[in-house]
Amino acid sequence: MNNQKNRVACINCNLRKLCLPSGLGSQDLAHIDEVIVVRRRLKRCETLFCTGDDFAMLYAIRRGFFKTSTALENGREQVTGFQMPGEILGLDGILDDHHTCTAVALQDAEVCFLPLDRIRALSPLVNGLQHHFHKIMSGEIVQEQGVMLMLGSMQSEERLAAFLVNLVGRLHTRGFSRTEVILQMTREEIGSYLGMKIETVSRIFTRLMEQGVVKVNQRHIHILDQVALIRRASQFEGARAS
Amino acid sequence: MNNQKNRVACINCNLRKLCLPSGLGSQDLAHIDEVIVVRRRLKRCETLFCTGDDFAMLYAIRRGFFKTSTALENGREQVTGFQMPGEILGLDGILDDHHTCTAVALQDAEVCFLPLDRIRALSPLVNGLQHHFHKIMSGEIVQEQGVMLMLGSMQSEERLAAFLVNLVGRLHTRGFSRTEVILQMTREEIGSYLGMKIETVSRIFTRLMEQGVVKVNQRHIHILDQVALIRRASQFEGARAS
DNA sequence: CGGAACATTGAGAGGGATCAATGGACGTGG
DNA sequence: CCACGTCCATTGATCCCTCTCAATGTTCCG
Repeated sequence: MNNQKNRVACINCNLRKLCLPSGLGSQDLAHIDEVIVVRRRLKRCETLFCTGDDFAMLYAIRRGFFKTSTALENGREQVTGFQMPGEILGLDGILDDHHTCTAVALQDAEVCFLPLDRIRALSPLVNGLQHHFHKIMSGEIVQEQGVMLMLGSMQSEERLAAFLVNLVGRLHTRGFSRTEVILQMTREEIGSYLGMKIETVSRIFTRLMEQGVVKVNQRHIHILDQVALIRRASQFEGARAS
Repeated sequence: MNNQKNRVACINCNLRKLCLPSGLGSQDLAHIDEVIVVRRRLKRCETLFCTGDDFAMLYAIRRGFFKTSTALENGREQVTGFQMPGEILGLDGILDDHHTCTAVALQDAEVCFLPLDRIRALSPLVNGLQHHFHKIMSGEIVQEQGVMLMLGSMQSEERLAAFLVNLVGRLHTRGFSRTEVILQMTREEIGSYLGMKIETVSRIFTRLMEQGVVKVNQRHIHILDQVALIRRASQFEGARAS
């Protein structure tokens, strides 16, 4: 059934430690390939799925950044997350077989299609697959709780700092620098995600730069003082010190 | 193994349509009972599990309200959710076998213990169990996305209205009034959940009362104008939990 | 070159936070 | 049954963080 041309087997994929096969033995790794039916390339700005779409399957990101967003009635959109290679998209659609958010590629991307029924069918056969799939969903829940925390109890500077810390952390797991990031999203998307306006995002980047914490050049962020950034991200200790 | 004294079989539980057994046939309903190892009663303010606790199992609420909260470094706490009978607690612990939040009973309560490995073991045997379990986790993700939306893009009045709409909606599903609520949480807990201060919560209750939308008497809320309330919460249609 | 998309910066306004005081509700003990 | 303390909620006055409105700057590209 492995019928795709441009296929790279999970076992040869450099993301296997982060993605669905995480934690599987090499024997099971061979089986897990059967979960993937197709791999698809997307151009920048292309939509993977849309709010309201029938839920067909899950998607593992193999290359490229994504954003998910939900549309508000008045036309505005709120970004609910940024996803990177190795992460799974579409978990929201399981609830009632319709997607509740829209996933858009922020750069040219490539995703593996993972029909949920195949994951289910393979679960009894592949040791640890079910467990790991549950972990992926649980991780999504925990991650979102972190965002709720951020939105509910932090000020703008802390949110942006926390956002950067989270971003470089995830990138570092994928072998990238801990101090250099090239943002794949606009200021507006960052603001939407963090619950603040684009002007505020911009001002806080400027402020962090003035304080020598980061160096900002358009989308290119250089973290000069990692400790200071983390301190700003972990709640206001002396924020209002009189 | 159904060894508890004060057991009510799932098949006789009035919450079965909302809880884990949702959607199962009567034949499978008998089996699902094997998932439950214990049922435990908790007093008001008692803790079910704590941030950092080893993840042991999931918990289905049979009676009573709960709140979940995460502690911030500086000692404050942020409420991440309010749970009612039929809902499942503990899904956050699956990720790395430790709970990331604390669950506390807001009133005298009763929970069914659901070891995850039993759910897994039963999954291949009980038709639809695995699917429904996935739906429960997906529902948690969708619910939290709704909260993110609320925190990120709504003002205080909208948030409180959305909170009330969500609450009465879930209560209505459980057979309660659509217009009368007795809040089980303090203004402070509401504020923590909605990302606002207790004074603001209070002021907005007053404002909604002045506008004739609700009648507020301590914890007792009477919704006078449901349409007006929903209109104030309009950006928050979704997130109607199970 | 000129337009579009994106980002920065400034001035002013407003929503919610903070600080502070008062008002109930409830339980305990005299 | 009342006095009293505690917990919780309400209300007012003031401050400040972030939004809004507006103008300018920068990059990219046809």
